[in-house]
Amino acid sequence: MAQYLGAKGFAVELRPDGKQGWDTYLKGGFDLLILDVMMPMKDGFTLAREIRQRDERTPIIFLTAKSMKQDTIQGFQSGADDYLTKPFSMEELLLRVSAVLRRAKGVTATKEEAREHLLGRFRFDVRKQVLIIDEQERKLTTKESDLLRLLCEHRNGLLTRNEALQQVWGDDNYFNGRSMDVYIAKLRKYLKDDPAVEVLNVHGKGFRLVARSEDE
Amino acid sequence: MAQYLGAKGFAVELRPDGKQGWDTYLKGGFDLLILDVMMPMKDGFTLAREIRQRDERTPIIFLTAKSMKQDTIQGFQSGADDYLTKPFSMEELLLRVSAVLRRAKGVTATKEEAREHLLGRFRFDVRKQVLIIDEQERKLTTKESDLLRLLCEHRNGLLTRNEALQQVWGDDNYFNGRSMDVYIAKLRKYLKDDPAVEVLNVHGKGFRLVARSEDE
DNA sequence: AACAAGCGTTAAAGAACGTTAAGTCACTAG
DNA sequence: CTAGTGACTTAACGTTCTTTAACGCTTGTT
Repeated sequence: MAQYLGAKGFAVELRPDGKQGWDTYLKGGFDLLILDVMMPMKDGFTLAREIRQRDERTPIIFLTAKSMKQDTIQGFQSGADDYLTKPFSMEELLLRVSAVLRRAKGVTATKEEAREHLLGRFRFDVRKQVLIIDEQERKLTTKESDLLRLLCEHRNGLLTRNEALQQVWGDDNYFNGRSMDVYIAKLRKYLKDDPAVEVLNVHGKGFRLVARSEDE
Repeated sequence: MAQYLGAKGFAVELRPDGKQGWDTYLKGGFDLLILDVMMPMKDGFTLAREIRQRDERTPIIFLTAKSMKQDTIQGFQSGADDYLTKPFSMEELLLRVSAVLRRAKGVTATKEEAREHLLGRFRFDVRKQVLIIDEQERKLTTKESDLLRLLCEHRNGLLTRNEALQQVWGDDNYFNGRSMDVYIAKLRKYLKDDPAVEVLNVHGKGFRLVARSEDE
């Protein structure tokens, strides 16, 4: 499945059990989750319920061998968006994945402008300018929030010093550059509650926000 | 076997026992390992386990005369990707080799850009910019890492002075050239923990990264 | 052999970044 | 009207990364 979806142009991460799946989910940045119901360490339903506690949006598709109605209902109650009963064809998989993604995209685009970023154990609400971890909310200032948003939008990639200064400060002179460094330090202080999330510097270029899964 | 695979276009290195196999493996740069289970000095299972301790990726195929289930299981537990029971035809060998390589390539290509180079006793993680030897991690700067990556990509071949300067510095003027020489010196200092790994100069042309096995 | 160019290496200088603290400004409560 | 508060900037100092300088050695050429 991973290979097939990869060949179809999706960026896929495959994990062998529910526990590792959760760890990898925590690093954030996923558009869709496909969970097997029968998994070692932690079953798919339990995992889905845990995910839905901190994240209502990311779509989930279940893979299930049991075709019994009871289980299906239980699955959708834990917040699934679709499910596939084994055995299924790759074409069917692709169809459902595409459908769910199309639906999800539509929802986030129209429902509200409410962009929200999942970053390790953090949840960053762009509109409300708050950073949440473990039920604990931290209000961000406008500049803190704008800078963090830009970092999130360039997650794993490079946020150019110049781009950040233009977007947030409107001018990239020396002093604004130093000011930004101060804000980077602030964000690092906030984000250090989850060691898996880091803001890295690329000397002479800019900054990189990365979130690695726990086991890396 | 070595001759056959060589004729089929593979670059093969053949070693007479497990100990020499390990030494040669250490010089790095292999896409696939084929291990005989019954070998003098060090058997295939033991060797595979030692290899898997420092390298999860490189595929391993076992050759075994014993067709007993017990041994097969033990083999896969030490991290084998496939196995061949003697006697077997050359066609069958080629089939399995091709299959394993295709699979491995797929994984490394889709999983993430996470390139990693094995260099003698070193492990060089390109994405994380770290050079690891004996559980000891050394963080590299961007320039150090970029230069070492280029050297790895031209392993045993020639990395042109000009290409390196264009790729890492973006301009090949005199001073950048001198700067690169300083970085070559730094890399040599880091790499001297394993005398089998060397950065050689080709006068007037560029540099060559080589890793020879211990006994060469 | 003599010379120039290329390279090896170390040290110093310079630029970029990390962090803390003090300073400025606007806004608000009393 | 003034003291206080919060957001942002500037200053200051330390650290890290990169470049430049300097000097000696090696290689290739005449």
